[in-house]
Amino acid sequence: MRRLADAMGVQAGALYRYFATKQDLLTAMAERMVGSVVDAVDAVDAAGPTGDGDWSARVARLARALRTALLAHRDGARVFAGTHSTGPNTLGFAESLVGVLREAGFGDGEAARALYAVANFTVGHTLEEQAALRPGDGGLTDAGALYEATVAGTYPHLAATLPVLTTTDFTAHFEFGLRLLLDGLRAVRR
Amino acid sequence: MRRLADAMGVQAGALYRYFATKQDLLTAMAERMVGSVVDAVDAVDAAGPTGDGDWSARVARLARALRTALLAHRDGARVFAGTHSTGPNTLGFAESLVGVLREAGFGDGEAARALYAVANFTVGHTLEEQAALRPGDGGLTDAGALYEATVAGTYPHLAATLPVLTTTDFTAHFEFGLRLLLDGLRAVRR
DNA sequence: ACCTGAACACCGTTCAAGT
DNA sequence: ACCTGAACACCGTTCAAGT
Repeated sequence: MRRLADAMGVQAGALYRYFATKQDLLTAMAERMVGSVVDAVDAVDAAGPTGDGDWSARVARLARALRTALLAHRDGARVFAGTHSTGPNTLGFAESLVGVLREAGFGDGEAARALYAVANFTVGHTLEEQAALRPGDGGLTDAGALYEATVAGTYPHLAATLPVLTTTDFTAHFEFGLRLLLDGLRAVRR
Repeated sequence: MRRLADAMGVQAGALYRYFATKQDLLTAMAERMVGSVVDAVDAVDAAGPTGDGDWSARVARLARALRTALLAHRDGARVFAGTHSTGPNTLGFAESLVGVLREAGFGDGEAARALYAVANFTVGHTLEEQAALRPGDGGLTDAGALYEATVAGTYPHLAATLPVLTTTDFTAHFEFGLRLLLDGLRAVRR
């Protein structure tokens, strides 16, 4: 709060004329972060000349746009996960994703739960991705620590998959998980 | 740190004889939290008299055990997501999940990425679940705020799915997402 | 070897007082 | 109406000094 106030040439206490708490400020930041998501996806949906109208392609675009929006800001995923905006951008994202699925023939329960599954996976993934990119903390993907623990302990399966586990290609990891969810939705659809 | 030290009848500074930073303490807590996961699942795997040896059932048990372990502690998901233990419990969980999939015929890349997908979804879901259960913060599932925003704005799809969106049956939400991932893995397997 | 006491440089938040 | 100045009750962390 003091740092933000400094950047605005003001005292920290002055911020409390606009936001009741730091949490409220963070919620407003989260709402702003996802502002680009729905608009960007709608534009592609409207302009798509090929088979881009497919429900699974639309859901994929929404998920990718959410990840991209979070990645565009330092600690974006952590801010988003730690707040719960009910503003038009956040609700608009939910409305779009649920809408795509309902119009594709999914039931209300399936559409609502698919929203949660896709959103929670996307946020969980991006949380991990941004943590791994932070200096001095690489998570499970910290090749050094994982490698040592792997050769020291007895983890044959981790040893065999080390190259993939320590890859920094987070886009590939994200796309794999997203594909699992979409293939799963296709199976649910009967 | 001061509160923990108080509970131990000691000064806060004394804790730094055992952990270099608060982060290290939290990492040790996360490692301890998941201690029960692998053992519990292994016991079921060994004792299962029916078709419980199925790879998808084993992965499901691992994911459920992780969620249960996180739910058993206040802010369990947040602590787990905010740290990156390379201790035997955390690596043992990864080893088990990757092992089940590799032995079921999945490739190294698929197994490693499936681990990330399942773990990130589980942590993302439980983060949301524990946030919703905290007082004064219900997230998207806060029926009141969501209801008002829904009738005020123009969100027909959210309005139609409100009953499901505001359900407090988080187990059902979790199971749905988990099923999507497992069905997706079945599809990947060719 | 382990802990105390005390400090350092911070936090989020409040509120009388100014203009 | 909006901001300052100053405080309150905290933080994580360090470190000489004790035993």
